[in-house]
Amino acid sequence: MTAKLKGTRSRRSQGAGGAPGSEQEAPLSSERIVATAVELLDAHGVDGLKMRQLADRLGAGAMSLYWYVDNKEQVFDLALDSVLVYRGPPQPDGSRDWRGDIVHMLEDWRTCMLRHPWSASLLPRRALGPNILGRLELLSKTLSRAGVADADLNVAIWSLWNYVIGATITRASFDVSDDDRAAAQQRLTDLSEHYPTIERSRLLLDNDWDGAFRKGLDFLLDGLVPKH
Amino acid sequence: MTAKLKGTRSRRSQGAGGAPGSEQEAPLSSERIVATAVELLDAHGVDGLKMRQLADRLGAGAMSLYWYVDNKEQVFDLALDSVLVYRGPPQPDGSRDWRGDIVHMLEDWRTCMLRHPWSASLLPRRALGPNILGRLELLSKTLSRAGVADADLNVAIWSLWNYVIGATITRASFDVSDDDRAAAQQRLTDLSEHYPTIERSRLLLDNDWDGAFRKGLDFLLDGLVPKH
DNA sequence: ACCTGAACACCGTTCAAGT
DNA sequence: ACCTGAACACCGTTCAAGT
Repeated sequence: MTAKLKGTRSRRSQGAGGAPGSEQEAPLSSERIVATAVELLDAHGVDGLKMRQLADRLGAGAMSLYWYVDNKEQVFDLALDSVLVYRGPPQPDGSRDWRGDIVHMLEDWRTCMLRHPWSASLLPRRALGPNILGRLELLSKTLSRAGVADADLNVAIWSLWNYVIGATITRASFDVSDDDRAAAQQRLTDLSEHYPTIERSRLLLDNDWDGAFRKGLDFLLDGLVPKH
Repeated sequence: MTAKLKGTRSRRSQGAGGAPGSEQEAPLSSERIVATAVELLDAHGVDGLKMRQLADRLGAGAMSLYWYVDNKEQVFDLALDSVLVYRGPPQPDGSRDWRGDIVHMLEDWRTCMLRHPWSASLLPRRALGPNILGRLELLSKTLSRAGVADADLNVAIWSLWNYVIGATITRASFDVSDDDRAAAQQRLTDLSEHYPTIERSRLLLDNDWDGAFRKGLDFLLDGLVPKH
């Protein structure tokens, strides 16, 4: 899972002292830039991506990237969409379980974004790339087959979008800092005379995010999709 | 509503050419800094807030702010919470209409954030301030009175949080750029063979955000809050 | 206690130049 | 066509110094 893909790239620089010319770095390309950007974003977050560092990691001069990319914003766009590929539901066309397909699509979407905690908060801010558009197209088609009227389709999609995005952004932010979360709950305890209810329920602590996500999603779908 | 509070601050600088000493600027204070930060954030967005410009607007030297504020992050925290004050439901204690109270609280919360489009996307990333905690406390208490069991309270709150945050962030982002949105839908039309369903329903255009928000919220509450 | 300018350490991007 | 270093225009923040 977390193993480095050492084998796939044939010749990495083997040390600092190799003879010049013997270090065969793969040539720069849009794909390599995006892949490395994702690595850096995973490691350091949105604010931690620096163009210079990105170029450095690619073994290139600081300004070489601008041949392949207009600016930093485009790096974000490409990295974001690259992370959102979807391979479709388990049984591409054979399934009659619309509800199951929809849940699968939305949970997969959420999982993708949680693997790259910077992605969820970026998604609403940027132009929609082909991968997320593909997801929306498939979601739309499936909702339609499930019996949602054309007039209700946009409402249904946006309700689900809102829920998934909100859940994932929140989950990702809270996940970043375990200590911060504990500190927040502690601060709450100190102020327990002001916030007795949420202090007592330990709102900021040990919450079952996955279960809560699934439960709220079920309620939404109950309302949005008519019973056959 | 949007009138400047001209009367409250007694002496503003009256022009550029006054004798030195005659221009009585209100003294620097945490409150003034936060209020001006909100103005700048409203005008230029999250990325548009610069410490120098903020100081400038306050008629202070660039570094004076740091006497009142640790760093820029704290400016964000204070500005964010300052925007989230809540005055409570229409009838503070007399109401028996739990459902109505909850809807009121959540719609007011959303409205507050939409008045300051930068706030929604900031909220999940920052520590929770007193005002948002107060809102959560009140929401929690009301849900509890409405019959939500203690064991289900956190799930209910987080489901609603997720939905409101997701809806508001999305709405705020799409609202920023009318042209971008049209351009996006146009791009979709160009690719209509790839995304026929969402192209046909004009997903990226003329959507009834307020109505969609309300409808999805109702479905969520139907599921979360037991009937009477 | 409160405020300041000069200076430092960045970071995205332009540009003119190299191969 | 592809890559580069020097340079510019920022921006947050430290610091030593002023009142």
